Amino acid sequence: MIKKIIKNFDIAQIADSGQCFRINPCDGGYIAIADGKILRVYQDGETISFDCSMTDFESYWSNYFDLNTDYELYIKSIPSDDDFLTSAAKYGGGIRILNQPKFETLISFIISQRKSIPAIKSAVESLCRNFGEQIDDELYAFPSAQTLASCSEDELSKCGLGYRIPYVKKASIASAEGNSLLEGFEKLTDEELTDGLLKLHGVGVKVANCVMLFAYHRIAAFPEDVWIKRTVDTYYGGNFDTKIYDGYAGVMQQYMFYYIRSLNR
DNA sequence: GTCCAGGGTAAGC
DNA sequence: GCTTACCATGGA
Repeated sequence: MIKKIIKNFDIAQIADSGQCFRINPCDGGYIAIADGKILRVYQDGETISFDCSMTDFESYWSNYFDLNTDYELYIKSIPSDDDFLTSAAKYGGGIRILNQPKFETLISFIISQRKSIPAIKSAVESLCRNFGEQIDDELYAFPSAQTLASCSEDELSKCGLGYRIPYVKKASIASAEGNSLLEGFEKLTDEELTDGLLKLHGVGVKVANCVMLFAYHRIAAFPEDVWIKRTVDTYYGGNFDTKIYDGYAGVMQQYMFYYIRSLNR
């Protein structure tokens, strides 16, 4: 067990932040699955316990949770006259922008369109159970691009994907071929990366921005879903100026998303 | 049963 | 370029 004192980190908020779909409560803590690795996380105030080897922590999970970034700097940059974001950052100040597996994130957000977060989780979990490698009792890795690319649409239909089945299949084939996305795209500019994602069938501006933000860590990306649009309409007169947060508006987007959903419960 | 969900595509202007 | 109908399904 690795113990760290970490400010601006709340595993419960992260698990419920809508950017990831495979971090869930588990006997007093949380269990995260990513890239075939399993991590149990326990939190007591600012003391976080990571149940994994030091090698996995340093080579994977530390980056996954973006632990080398000081989120207080982001929060401090919020203008004091912005009441909404000030409250939002206070409420969800433990959120971090994760570095998630690229293929998994791409497929998950292709699935996300017109689905609620619980429904997305169900579909993603179904994909893992049906086609992912079993890595522990009742725990499955997210399937590889090659595996999903080889699935028939009939096989995929078991997973509650609905009309998104061909989207998932085509994106998997494109990813498996390696001539597009994934690995290698990290040296591209934000605009080049967005263009590449938008070429995929079933990927529009919103999904592309989510993948940019939550997998490629392009934190300037500002995904606008129904909740963000609602927030901007209600609290910013229909126009939110992302230039105030030049280069990291995506962080603010997460505070906004997490907070506005809490207000509607 | 009804409503809505971290939207996108294709067709029509 | 910009609207609009339609998309399949699960969870609340």
